[in-house]
Amino acid sequence: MITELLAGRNLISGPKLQRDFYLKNSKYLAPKLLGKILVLRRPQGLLAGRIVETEAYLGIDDPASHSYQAKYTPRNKILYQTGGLIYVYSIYGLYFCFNIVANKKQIPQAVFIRALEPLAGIDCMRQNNKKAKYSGNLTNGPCRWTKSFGIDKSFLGEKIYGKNIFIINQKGIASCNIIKTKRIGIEYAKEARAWPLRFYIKNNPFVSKK
DNA sequence: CTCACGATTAGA
DNA sequence: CTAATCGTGAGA
Repeated sequence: MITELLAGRNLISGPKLQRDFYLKNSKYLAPKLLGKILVLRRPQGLLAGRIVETEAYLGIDDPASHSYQAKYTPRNKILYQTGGLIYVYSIYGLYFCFNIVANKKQIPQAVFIRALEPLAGIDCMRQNNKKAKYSGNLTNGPCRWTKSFGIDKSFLGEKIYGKNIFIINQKGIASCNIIKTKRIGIEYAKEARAWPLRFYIKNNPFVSKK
């Protein structure tokens, strides 16, 4: 199925990624999602951004993962479903973090979407995120882009291959242009602190600042 | 029921 | 550097 969208002056086109794409290991999937385009249709208009930074969370053996040691709670139970669903959770009582559930049913992995490069709907993003002083701060962090896109807990459990929110396939990023580092904000996670599970596009200005 | 805290951010 | 601000989940 081909999706074509006229977004301002940019023609965005490509096939919508279907469920099968997400049934992979999160460590494999996280770098594969770089360069792909996240699209959200809202009543106010179309929002779109290129994924430029991700992290993989590996599940029951990953001390940084919400599903570490097979923890199963009302908040994280969606992680145990078949890949391709959206896992949103609130943090600090202020923000929302957005993940895509990865892998097969009962393997509770996720890819955390940390930053986007805005492609369409920047005016709408500004409306949603009035405290962003510069347009460069609308999407360059995990809770910045969710604020700008109006992501909240109503997205929890939705399909990422749906009608109003989905990802458009694009050519993959060459491995020489993908930087790998340890993940951010998980200093509590023992040896997993140092695991190289954060991926971003080299030299992209919308990658979150350390 | 209580309470400590977080896959963050803006601002001093 | 710290405050903001509350859903969540572990424990009593």
